[in-house]
Amino acid sequence: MNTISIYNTLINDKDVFIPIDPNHIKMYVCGPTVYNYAHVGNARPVVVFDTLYRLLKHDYAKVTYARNITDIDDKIIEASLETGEDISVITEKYTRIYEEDMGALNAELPDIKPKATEYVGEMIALISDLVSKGHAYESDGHVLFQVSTMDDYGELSGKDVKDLIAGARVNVADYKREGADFVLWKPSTPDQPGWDSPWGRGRPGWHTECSAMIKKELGETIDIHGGGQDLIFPHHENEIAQSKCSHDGANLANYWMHNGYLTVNGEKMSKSLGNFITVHELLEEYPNRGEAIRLALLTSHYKQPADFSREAITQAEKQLCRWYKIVRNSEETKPAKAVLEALRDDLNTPKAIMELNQLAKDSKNAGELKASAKLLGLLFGNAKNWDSTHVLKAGAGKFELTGHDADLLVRRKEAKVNKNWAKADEIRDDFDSRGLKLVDNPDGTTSVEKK
RNA sequence: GGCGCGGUGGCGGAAUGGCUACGCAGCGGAUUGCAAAUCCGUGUAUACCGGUUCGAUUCCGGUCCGCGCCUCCA
Repeated sequence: MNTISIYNTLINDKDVFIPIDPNHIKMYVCGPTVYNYAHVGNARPVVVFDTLYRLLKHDYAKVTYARNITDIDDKIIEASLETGEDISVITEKYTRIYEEDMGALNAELPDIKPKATEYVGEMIALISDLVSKGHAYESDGHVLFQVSTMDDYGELSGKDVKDLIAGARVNVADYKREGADFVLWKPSTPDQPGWDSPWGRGRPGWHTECSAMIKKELGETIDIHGGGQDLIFPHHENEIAQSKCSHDGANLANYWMHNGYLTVNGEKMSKSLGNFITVHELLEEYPNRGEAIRLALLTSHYKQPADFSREAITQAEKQLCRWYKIVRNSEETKPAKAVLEALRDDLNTPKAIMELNQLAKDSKNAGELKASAKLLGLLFGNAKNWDSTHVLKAGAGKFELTGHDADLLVRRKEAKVNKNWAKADEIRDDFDSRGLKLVDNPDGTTSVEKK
């Protein structure tokens, strides 16, 4: 059996992946809160875990991949108040856009896409259970998880509960017993969305949804739980607390994987810093180039921070053009062993890409190259869209050719037919001096591109 | 303050106790009237200072620098 190794945040080390049931792998990745567009940083885990999903499906008979949609959240309520649109209109719109944009990056849809609002009953049941077991308490219409009731709270993030309680923020809400306690349920005002509960009408206060949905759809303990590094604390720590305390200590997930940040000039890309670009915008800037964006995201190892740059996308685009040219008329065969081994080693995509380049050195490997690239979610599109001439055009601005220029092109063509090279070059130079580049295409036509 | 991550050639980015990928750019050559594309060739890189070692970029300690979490954020 081919083993996969995974860096597990739980033990801060790389570990051999041992599935609970080799016949059925279960993984869960934290999905979006749907109130606006996702940025490229949000796309990194999507692409990373999509690649893992493809590898797992290659290695195991059955894989169930779940990714939640958070469609109830204070940010959504705020967005609704701002735009005047109904909450469901907002969440449906951005769910659709999210799936389209991620689809453009060749990310497959997960098998299960649970929506928080469809699991409120399960969340209430979970919270009730935690209250009855003494891990949560009601206070002033809220239900809070009492962190000090859990011995190993902080096991994922390496934090010490005592520090968290002692180092309490300046403003500890007065309904909290201890500073580190977190809200499981909170009351809603009549104009806020809410559900009836044993504690009155309210809504989920924390992302109780992940724990509730995992239990219902996948079971108490799953194999892999993934997400961005910023979710380690408090989000995933709290998920673990909720689930473990409700399940008599059973692990929520055996392997926790976290991808590093996408940065901009070395700083984390984030909504609060405002230094982000949405996938939607990027796809408008690079039409039909989602695959290049995907490859750019995979050129660095998922745990490392990666700086966003358009240069990386352009470079990826060139790479894909070259590969597509080789693969164009080939049927995929089997993935190369070297590529599989790279991916099985904690998803070492940069090494896998290096191996793809090795395959690309000989056109005999075309079938293998195609099959191998498919594991990374690459090279199964239409090769016609990746003619190298398109690369030049992609970077060029749109403009209208004047009648004079069109006339010049006709005269250059005549000069070429007459083998009057001096005249042909003179016209080329004329265009060149105005920042325009002439490219003679193999079919005899000439393209004009802005430099 | 607590906890954590990282500094590899012009750029991106792997790997490794001795022989250090791969891509982009650059340079040289081939080829096509020219140009583009394509093909071949081409690299003076492991932040700094100590230690361990026959040998360290790799292991250990320290310094400097950058970043992150501790508050909603992939």
